[in-house]
Amino acid sequence: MNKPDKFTATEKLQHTLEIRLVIFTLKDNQLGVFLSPSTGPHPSDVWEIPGVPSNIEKSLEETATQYLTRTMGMEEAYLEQLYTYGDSDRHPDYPLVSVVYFALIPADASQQELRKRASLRCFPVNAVPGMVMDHKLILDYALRRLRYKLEYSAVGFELLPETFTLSELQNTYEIILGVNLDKRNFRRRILEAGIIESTPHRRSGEGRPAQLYRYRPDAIAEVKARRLFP
Amino acid sequence: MNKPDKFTATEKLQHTLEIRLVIFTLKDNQLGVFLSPSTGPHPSDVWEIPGVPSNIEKSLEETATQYLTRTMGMEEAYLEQLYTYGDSDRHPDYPLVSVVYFALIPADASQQELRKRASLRCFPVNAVPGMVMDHKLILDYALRRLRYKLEYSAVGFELLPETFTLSELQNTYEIILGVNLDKRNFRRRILEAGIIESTPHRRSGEGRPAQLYRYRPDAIAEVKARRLFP
DNA sequence: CCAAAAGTGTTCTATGTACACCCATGC
DNA sequence: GCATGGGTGTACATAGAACACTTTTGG
Repeated sequence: MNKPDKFTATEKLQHTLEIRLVIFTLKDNQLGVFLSPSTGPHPSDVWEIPGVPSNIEKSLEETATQYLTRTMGMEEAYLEQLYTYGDSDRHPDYPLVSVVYFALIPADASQQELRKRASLRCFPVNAVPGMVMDHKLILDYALRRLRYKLEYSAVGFELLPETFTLSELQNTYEIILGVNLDKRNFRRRILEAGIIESTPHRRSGEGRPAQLYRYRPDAIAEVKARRLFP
Repeated sequence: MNKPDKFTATEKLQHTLEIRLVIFTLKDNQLGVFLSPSTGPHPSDVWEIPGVPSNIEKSLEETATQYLTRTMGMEEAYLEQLYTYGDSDRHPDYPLVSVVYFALIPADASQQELRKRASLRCFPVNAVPGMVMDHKLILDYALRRLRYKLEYSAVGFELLPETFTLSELQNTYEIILGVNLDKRNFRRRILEAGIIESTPHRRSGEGRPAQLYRYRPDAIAEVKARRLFP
């Protein structure tokens, strides 16, 4: 992505336009983000938020979706536009506009071979390596938005497999928000919000088996203007 | 803005990039939005959200700010990025990416001559004329965001002159939100939020003179995650 | 029978909502 | 002195927060 010669082909008549994706997932009971090694002339351990040049044949969102499919094998992941970065001094060599999306990938769903081919690596969000340009700021902003979004809407289950236990869901919220939530209050509110429903199955393991839940496809995507957590 | 020949100069190697501004103001006790007549080959009474091509010398936000200064005479108006529209079928002739901002202009502040030069006209938001492409959808979204933002943060006074009475501020909220608010509750909450402070001046008119307030420049811009209204 | 995780209600506190009258000024 | 908008407090309802024990399974 940092190849000036490729991107300045238009002789600086216009901004260079690219799409970047902040891809979050759960990894080892932590919130993780996928990064790709920087291709520019940097000291070795510099990473960047993965992305692609804009494709004139496709809409911005199509390009983002297809990138997700190609690198994660996801057909239907949560995807939302984050912000468009267009400061003139972002890139040292040419004016660069980055339309940034953020995506949520279920915990078990990222397909190893695809990720490897795109040389993406998953880092815990509170232990990311050095990053190019303003990418650390972009990541920080994406995190804020994810946390904010989690409080007011109900995107938590987008990071979980199709069915999940309430404890797993609560864990997800706790990991992202970085706080402990009360079990009884959590259950009551998430159930009253009506966005998940129980399935006939249960999960066995250590301790008492847990009821499995799934997202209600008919539920409204955004719980309107009402804070869920904390 | 709808001159294909001008925008396809790069021979379709890239998307065409433009900045649009949804400029809100108060007019005749209604929420108004500035529109410009469509320059394209349309039947006469079609309008559009005003904008400019991206300028490679400037950041996106600089371009937006300068457009505001040029057309409204505003040095410091509220400006916020709304969304970046990049569907492939937006424009019939070429792929067009619009980075859209929304702006709030104080009631008395728009300078007639400048507006006229840019041929901008102010329409009440619930009586806008026909608009090109997806501009009506963009406007609707901007309105939703403005209302949402008003509930959780405190941008209301951006639509008022530097000093204002509490009744004027309440009026502004009622106009935008489209609901009536309780006077006592409104006053209590807006004052407890600590975003405005009284000035030594009062305004005379019909009835008892009213205390004038102003925005506290040192107040945090966003009242964090706490709903103010309704 | 013990360890480990699932599941379940009630009390208290804070926040939001509804509501009606007196005050200061200009004419 | 009266019309006009400015200004003020309290009681009630609702939502959120804090809190501990019983249940079901596997080993």
